[in-house]
Amino acid sequence: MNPLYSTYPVHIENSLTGAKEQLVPVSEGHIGMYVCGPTVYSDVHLGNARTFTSFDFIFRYLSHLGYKVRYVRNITDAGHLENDADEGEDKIAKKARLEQLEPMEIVQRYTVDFHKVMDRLGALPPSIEPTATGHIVEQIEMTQAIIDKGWAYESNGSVYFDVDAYNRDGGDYGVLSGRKMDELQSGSRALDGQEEKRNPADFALWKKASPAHIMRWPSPWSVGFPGWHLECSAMSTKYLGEEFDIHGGGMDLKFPHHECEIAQNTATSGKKGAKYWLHANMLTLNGKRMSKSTGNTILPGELFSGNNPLLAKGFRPSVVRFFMMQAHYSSVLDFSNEALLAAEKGHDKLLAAWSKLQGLEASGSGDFDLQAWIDKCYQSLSDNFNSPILIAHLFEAIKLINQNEGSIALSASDLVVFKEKMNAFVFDILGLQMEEGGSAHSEALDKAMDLVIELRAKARENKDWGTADLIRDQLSAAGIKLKDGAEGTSYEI
RNA sequence: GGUUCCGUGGCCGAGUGGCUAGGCACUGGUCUGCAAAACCAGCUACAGCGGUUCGAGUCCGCUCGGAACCUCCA
Repeated sequence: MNPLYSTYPVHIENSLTGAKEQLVPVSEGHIGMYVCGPTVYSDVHLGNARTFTSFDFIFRYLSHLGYKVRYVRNITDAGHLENDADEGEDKIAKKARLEQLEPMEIVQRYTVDFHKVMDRLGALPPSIEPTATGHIVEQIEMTQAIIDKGWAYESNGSVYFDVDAYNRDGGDYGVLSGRKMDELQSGSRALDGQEEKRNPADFALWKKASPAHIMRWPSPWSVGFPGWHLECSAMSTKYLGEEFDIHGGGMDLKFPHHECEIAQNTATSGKKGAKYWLHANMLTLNGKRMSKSTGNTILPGELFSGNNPLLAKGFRPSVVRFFMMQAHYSSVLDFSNEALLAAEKGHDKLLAAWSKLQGLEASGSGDFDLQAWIDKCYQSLSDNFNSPILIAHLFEAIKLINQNEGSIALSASDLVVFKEKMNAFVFDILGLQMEEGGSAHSEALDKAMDLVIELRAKARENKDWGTADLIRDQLSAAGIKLKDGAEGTSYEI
């Protein structure tokens, strides 16, 4: 049997070319994907979570298609400098100083937090999650290699990438972001430390540590620390090779981070790293991007608990994920309480239908064209990972599920396939989850509920509406919804 | 100022020139003791102004409004 990826070839919008292209892996049947991970110096906010959720969805889909995916997502644990000056402070080091902790305690705390949040959001762990501090040697080697090519220079113990020299020799710094060198220079600010650079557009590969800088390593040039952009080049090369398939990250990393990565990769190997560059768009709050530095943020924990003035109530992680999946990864998504409430209803409707489906019997064939529906679902996903379109198709299927009580207008063999595909789309690919902590109703609860439902049915028979409504209302207050159907009453938590 | 992008019905949000995206909300109906759920039906938009085309939400130009990036940030 052909793998699914050959039946439904994937097309992706490549930021590098600005075009939608068919995904043709470097190595048939395998995908190498690198995603720029978080800098672990504070709680991951919802905007961060959106990016990683988007790429988790892409990872899940590619895996589902039958690709063997190696998904590398780094942890940046050598904080970037807060500004370009020599006195600039490393974010992690700063936090460590403020909280009187070791930098690695900061890193550990927020790495754990990040993993917890992503786990609750249903994100699978990446195949490899390398850290910047674990790859100092590789970064030093890469820096040396670029110096050897003549596209980097040492200045006062620091090493800078020489953008002019690189471009003079045929480099194309600016390909990704469409920036022109003269514009970059004119727009650049005058900063302390700039005098070390030959050109304001040059960026650091290695920085000499100031006496106050805690995180430091020896190198051929100085005791210092690697530059802002080098870790991703070094680690993606190490684990995925000089040329791999997909490189992802947030839109805000496009320039300068990814631009610099491409330059570093090209300078080292002659290759740009990834063939396809994907950028997940921002999650905005009140029309502005979420940002740690401006404080315009909502933390995932607050969203789950409802403990934030902007929220009327808490939302389950799976609802939050559904909310994100209803928008395309490449579009800006604006966060609001109302949008979450709407998503919650849709999410619950979808999962309720899935639950109902489990108990349905095939009642022969109807006019639902199952294969056509399956094709549409895959085609939407293979068309640049269009989750909103997939969800639209899923709601068509919900109508089919809810059309009848107890049975569904599909043949027995189609029903098996339909269940399998619904399962794949809803859980394996979109990554939604049934209630946290014991999804299935326990047998004991089922029996107890059967009893309660029977008692209420008796009361209703006797037209004892007071008792019947008391049962319904009390259960509802306890979070259990009764649904009276033509063929009896069912319940939902 | 430069680069990139967006502006879709009450709200969210897809739409890669040619038939109804979808969700939420709302209205009417079916069902129900009442309700909820579900189903059926209705609500049919593309910021404005020009242009290209047999035909434009979709292409081009201008205007207005908004966002991201140009400085660490997903």
